[in-house]
Amino acid sequence: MTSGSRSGRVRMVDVAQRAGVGTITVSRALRTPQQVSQEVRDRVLAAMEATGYVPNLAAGTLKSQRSRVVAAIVPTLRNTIFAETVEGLADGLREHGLQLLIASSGYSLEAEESILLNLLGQQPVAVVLTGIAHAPRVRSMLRSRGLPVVETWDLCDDPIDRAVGFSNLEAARRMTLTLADRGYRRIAFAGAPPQLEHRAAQRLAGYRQAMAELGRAAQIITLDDLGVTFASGERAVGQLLARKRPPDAVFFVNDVVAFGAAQACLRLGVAVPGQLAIAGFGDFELARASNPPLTTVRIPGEQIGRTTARLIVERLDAGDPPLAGLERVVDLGFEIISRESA
Amino acid sequence: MTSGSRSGRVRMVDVAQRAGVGTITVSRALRTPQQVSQEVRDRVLAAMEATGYVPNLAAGTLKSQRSRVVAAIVPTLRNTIFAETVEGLADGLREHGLQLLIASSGYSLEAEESILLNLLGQQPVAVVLTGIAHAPRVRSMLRSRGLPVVETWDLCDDPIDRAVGFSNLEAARRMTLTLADRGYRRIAFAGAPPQLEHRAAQRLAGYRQAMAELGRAAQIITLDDLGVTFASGERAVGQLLARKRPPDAVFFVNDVVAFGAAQACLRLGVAVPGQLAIAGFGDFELARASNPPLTTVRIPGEQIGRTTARLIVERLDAGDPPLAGLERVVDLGFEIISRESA
DNA sequence: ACGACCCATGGTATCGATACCATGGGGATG
DNA sequence: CATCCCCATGGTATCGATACCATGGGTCGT
Repeated sequence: MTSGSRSGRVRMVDVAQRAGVGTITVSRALRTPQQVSQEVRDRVLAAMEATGYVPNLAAGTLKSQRSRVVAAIVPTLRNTIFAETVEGLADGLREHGLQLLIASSGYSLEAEESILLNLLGQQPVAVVLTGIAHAPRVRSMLRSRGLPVVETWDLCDDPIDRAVGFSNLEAARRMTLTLADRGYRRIAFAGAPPQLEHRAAQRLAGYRQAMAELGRAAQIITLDDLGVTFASGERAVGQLLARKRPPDAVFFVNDVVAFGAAQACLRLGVAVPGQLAIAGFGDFELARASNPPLTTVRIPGEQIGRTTARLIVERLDAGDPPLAGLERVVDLGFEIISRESA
Repeated sequence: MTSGSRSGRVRMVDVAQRAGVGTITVSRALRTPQQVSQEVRDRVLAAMEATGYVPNLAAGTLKSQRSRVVAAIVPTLRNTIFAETVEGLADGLREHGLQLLIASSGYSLEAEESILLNLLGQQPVAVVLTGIAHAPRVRSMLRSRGLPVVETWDLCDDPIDRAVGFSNLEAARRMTLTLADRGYRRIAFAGAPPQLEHRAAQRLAGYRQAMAELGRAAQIITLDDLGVTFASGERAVGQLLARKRPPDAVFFVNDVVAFGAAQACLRLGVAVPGQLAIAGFGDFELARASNPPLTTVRIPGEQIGRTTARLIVERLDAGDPPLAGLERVVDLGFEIISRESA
């Protein structure tokens, strides 16, 4: 059991001695197996097995200036949709031996910046951010490092490096127009205060733009928090119905709130969509389970993660191919899902 | 050429030169500020600021044999409840400058083992696992390393190191007894095939135990998947009602399935709890939003995360205090939440 | 059959922060 | 006023894997 190491920790030298080879050969057996003959490789693997060797990646990272870690910052994991993206990302990365170092910013840009500073210390090979709104120094810091960076969930003309997502604005615009097509006259939008989250603000902007195109007056309900709870949907319905001239359709900033609103309508005996049509955003599983099922916008949460992983892996494999402007942005699109609620 | 950045990367020496101090002082200004005089510390911080210095943690980890990373493995992040634990954990750790390296195993013990091997390479200061069922080598590998390990979500008499959670068995037992107290005669349990997940299996066992205590026959419905979808709840209701002598209460393995079942009842015109009482497990936000709201078991998801973080931090601060058997297990308990569905 | 080339493998310096030990100066104490 | 102690700070070796370069044996080409 106890071979070689006085400190109890097994090092590469210990494995090398046991296999009767040099340390570099052990290293190669792990990192570039095709450079090592079958026979020696087997012997090395057997020695690793026997000693219970676990490579010290800190040492490898230090020397090679290349870790096996990707850093990601999300606003929160509590929101299923980000969790899906993260899972997709983690899966895609793991297939290539990369690991995910994750942190959540709680929707705060300052937090994002300070977290990023900490994460960068781990020498990640790539950084994944959520959204395209960042503290001013984040952009310059990442650009000057020359790291692969992927901004997710939102598109913009000039990403830090690359962006994967869809247009929140366009999606909201299309949903609004779709509601208008269906004959709803007074279409309201319910969302959180727009300064709180860029993506939510984009949705509001899309709604506004559509209403302007239609030549109608926008009608906006501001939720009292980030709008990710059922309760705020319920309160929104209360506010709506108290108005002198209530809307005949409401487009909610996400499915969770929309679901809460639909449940409230059910309890209050408000006919959906008869008296009040409801549309959501996200196509969470909730949307299908709602009563009535929600008309909503399907967004490619997991695919954003997988695509991000693919971009990173390609980029690492290929060295650093410089890309022209538009190639740097991947638009995964969205889909309007029509169900009974609107 | 000796000064500044030939490679573009700022190192500790660069900061030290600029501040007119030795490298070790820069190191101390970061890690143990109380060892550095106010004046020098300010000068060092200013130099770090001016140069945009980001410490290379790989180097620090290598030399000090102590990283700032905690590795965690969860079955999935898609399940809100694990996501909450992870958030609680990440928050608690960040307050102490620790970061979370996360991976999901997809409920597979073999995957857990191989992922753990990769994670250990990053020299984490602690490891967090979900559950107490692990591949055989996981236990020995972690024990021999002498790392702080916290197993979450489940308790056992002899954890690898420490365990934080509650008794799934006891919680399910109590819920079953509660249903019996309320006068339900034929109480069924609906869950995934028990071999798929240990925690689910524990809940089933708790149900069985309660039924045995009551001298009643267990009635079990096996869901066709892991039971985390609305659809499987719907199917379960279908199966139940097709029985010759259907139960008057069903205890679902989690709130998501229970919610799906409640929605199905609503559509089918089955009175809840009149014709069929429904109980869930988890007290997700869904439970409150359900129609009718679900009677369920509240489990301390986020608190598990925060407590785990606290244990790890204490452990690291205190060196390695050896603990007696029972102290190693933290039971955070659970709570039966009575709502209208049962 | 001979030389060139390539593949497998090894020796050694090195990545950058920190532990260990040493040193000088200022304040406290008798 | 002198001695001792402690606090702030610096020099240097070191953590363990990998890059760079070197070497020897085998294969292929002509």
